[in-house]
Amino acid sequence: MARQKEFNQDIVLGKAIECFWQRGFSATSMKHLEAATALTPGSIYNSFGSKDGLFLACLDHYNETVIGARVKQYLLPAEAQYLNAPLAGIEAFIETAFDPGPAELCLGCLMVNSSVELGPHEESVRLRSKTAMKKVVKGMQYALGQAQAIGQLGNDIDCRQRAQSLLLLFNGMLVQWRGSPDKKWLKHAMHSVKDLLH
Amino acid sequence: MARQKEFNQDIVLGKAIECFWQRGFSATSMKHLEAATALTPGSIYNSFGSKDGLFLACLDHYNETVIGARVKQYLLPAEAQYLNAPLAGIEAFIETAFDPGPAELCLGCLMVNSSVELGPHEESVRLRSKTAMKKVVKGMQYALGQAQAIGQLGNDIDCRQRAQSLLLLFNGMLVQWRGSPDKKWLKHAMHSVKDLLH
DNA sequence: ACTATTCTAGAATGATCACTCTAAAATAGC
DNA sequence: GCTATTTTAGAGTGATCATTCTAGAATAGT
Repeated sequence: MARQKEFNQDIVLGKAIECFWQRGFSATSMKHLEAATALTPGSIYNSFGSKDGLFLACLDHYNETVIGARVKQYLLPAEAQYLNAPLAGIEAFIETAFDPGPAELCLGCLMVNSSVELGPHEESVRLRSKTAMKKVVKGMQYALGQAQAIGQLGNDIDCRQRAQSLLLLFNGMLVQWRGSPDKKWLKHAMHSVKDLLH
Repeated sequence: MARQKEFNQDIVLGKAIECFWQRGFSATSMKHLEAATALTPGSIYNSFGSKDGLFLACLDHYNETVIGARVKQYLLPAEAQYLNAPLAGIEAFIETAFDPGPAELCLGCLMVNSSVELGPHEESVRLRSKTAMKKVVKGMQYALGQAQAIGQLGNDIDCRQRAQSLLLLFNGMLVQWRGSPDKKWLKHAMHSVKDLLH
């Protein structure tokens, strides 16, 4: 009915996610976001309403494109590579989270970082975090179930409980990584992960 | 040689810690800190140099009075209560971290929170976080060793490795808590902890 | 009591914050 | 091509940011 937007929303959200991911919500200014997205204030506020609105849109987009995609790739049956090796899929899901991002920064997980930064004060963030964590647990639970089905994991194990333990361990690793760029600890940590896959 | 300070530094640091603990570094303003400490800008800058300086002083104070004290209370041999039950000490060390703070806020651990918020950009924070984490691991390692000595833990277990796994799990729980005020998950999580104490 | 030094109170600083406003540019329906 | 509507560019908004400044109050050594 009128003029059309000049930018692609997904690309813009991707760029904004990079900003929030590196610096967190509070330390990211509108100037940063304008520079990263190459948008003017008017366009941002016209599309997202506020810095908060853009941030929540980022969390939703991250939840779909990063977390959702990774769960599908490594944990759910879509990927042929891990069809007969679901435990290897879980390992890969965790280990690949520790590839350094741009500028050699330890990004960790935007959802975890945001939950730590804003969780106690922002219901909206808590909600999205909970959704994301649930998705990961479900994925791991599924993979563990598959492992049981093909005899790679004992049938005495409670997959849901074990998946939750894995998530806690994984989140702990993400935290550890933000504070330790060197990955010497990662090898030991992956050993802890493997202990939970027997 | 001249006028003496009117405030007690430890009390002031305690109040400032509360601020940073609740809101994180970036979201805490000098106004917040002035109100909480009942100090004027001049006094704060005279004693701590900058907001950053005050923050680092808080991390050091927290490391001594909170983390150090808790390690000593629950993990090291000082406390008679856990002398013959080192594993119970580890459990208590972890479980008591999830008592809600003032205003029913999920505080978690200031060191973990700060590491997530600022770790990738602030060497000074990373350094202090690493020191604190090491202290906790050493404490847990000691308690695990004691458990082995009195036959409550198998001698085949690598205490250092196990302590690191416990720390990761613990950090994961602290993260989880910031995003979930309800503690239904805590019971399951403590179950995961106990799995690592056998 | 005097002096040198430090601390405190609180107003004032420029910078930056998230956000808004205005006018021009673009397009869909007529 | 005209009109109605939306998006864009970019200057401008008051508020708040961390920090500094200035003047006065307090105290230790002389």
